[in-house]
Amino acid sequence: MPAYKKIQAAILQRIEAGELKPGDAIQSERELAKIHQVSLMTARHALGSLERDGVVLRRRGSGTFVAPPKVHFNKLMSFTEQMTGRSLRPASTVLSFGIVDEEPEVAARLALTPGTRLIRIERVRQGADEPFALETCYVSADEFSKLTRPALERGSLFSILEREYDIELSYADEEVDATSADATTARLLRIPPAAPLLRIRQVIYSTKGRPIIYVLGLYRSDRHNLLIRRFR
Amino acid sequence: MPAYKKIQAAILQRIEAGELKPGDAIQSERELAKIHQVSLMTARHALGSLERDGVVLRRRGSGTFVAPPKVHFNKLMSFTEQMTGRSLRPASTVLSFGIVDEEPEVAARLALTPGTRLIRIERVRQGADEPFALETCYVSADEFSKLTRPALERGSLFSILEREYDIELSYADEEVDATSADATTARLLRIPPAAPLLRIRQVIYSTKGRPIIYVLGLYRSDRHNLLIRRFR
DNA sequence: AAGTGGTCTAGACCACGGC
DNA sequence: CCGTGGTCTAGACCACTTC
Repeated sequence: MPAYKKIQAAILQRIEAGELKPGDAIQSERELAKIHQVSLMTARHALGSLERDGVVLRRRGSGTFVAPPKVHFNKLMSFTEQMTGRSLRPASTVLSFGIVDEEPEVAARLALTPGTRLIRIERVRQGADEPFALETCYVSADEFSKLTRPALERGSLFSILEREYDIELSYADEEVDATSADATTARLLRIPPAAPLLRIRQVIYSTKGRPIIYVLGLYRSDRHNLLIRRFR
Repeated sequence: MPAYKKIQAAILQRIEAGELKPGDAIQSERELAKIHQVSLMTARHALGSLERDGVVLRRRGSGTFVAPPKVHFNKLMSFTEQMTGRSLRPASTVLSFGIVDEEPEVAARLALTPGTRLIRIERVRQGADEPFALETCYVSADEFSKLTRPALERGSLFSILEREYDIELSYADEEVDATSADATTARLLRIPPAAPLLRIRQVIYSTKGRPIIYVLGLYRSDRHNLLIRRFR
């Protein structure tokens, strides 16, 4: 492990342990260099990328300080993670699980040739026993042949892909708009027909930048809202 | 201007001039150091922050390359900028312009004391002569006393704040959900009553991290969708 | 004045990619 | 193999903040 990463790890550990709280001063660059027996440039590099990750704030002439607690904006999280983060017990019901080969638009979004066989999964997502969303997701059937309905009912899709296929998911591009519930959706989500829904079409990419999952989600707008941070 | 910024500027200029296209190789770190008469570390610093800004991709053993064209994900843009980016002629109609002092929730979002006087502006936003959205925005009345209705009808709020008050807007936190149009909104946006709308509540911050503007926007979902990128 | 972060030098060795 | 980016050294001066 490079020296600068060791320095970062040491600082992160002190923050996680609660030894350093937001606003507290970190050791100066020169102190860090001395303590870790590295040159000033290396200590600076360590702080530089901690700063870019939002862990730390540097003020010239004054020092380096622990940044305010991270707000989880623009974070890609599985449904399970979202729910547990809000301390709601997550649950899912698989409505359907099957293979389709006539979804050229979805295939295109996954950068696959039009006729490719896809696994199509329809789920109702629940939190605290209330339905939150209706999600339809697609992955390549040939690539993820080990993905079965029982496996999905046990664990989350994210974790299956990460564990069984060694695919690290990295980011998602989302298209968000509003729509209103049709009769079936309304019944499944236990809302009045034509109630407003947040519609999110999501392409989830691996660390290599390859599209892996396509998700169409319909979210009850009385139970869900997006938090986004945009930059100028 | 620091040497590393000069190097960045030189590279950015070559990209903007079309001399370097996405995927093209940039000069190597050693070449840049020689050309600009700086040490290797300085050339590396220049490329390092260009990479973090997504301008450039570095591949060890291979070289540094112009990144694919920036997708405008998670970009804070004024309505005018959004429309011109889609080559639609932007227009706005100011429906109301006045001072309110009984909006404690809005004041709170702007980190002002509850009774603070606020300028409240209601506008219909149009693109290509079609109504797109209904926006209500709030700014501190005491701080932005030069903000008048005629000024707003001439230029955008963003540009007034940036030019007249030297405030650089930096980022926005948004809360997005779906709702349906009430009778007035439907009439103003020329959509059927109860049609689905995208509701965006936005707090826009200055570079100093101070909240400046609060905006409540109702967007026709048939004309507008959000593009978001989320990271794991 | 002392200490901090910001920039910079002129070298070095390593790990990786493509030929 | 050679060239690339990735890490690192042991110093230096500057601009800024704090006291």
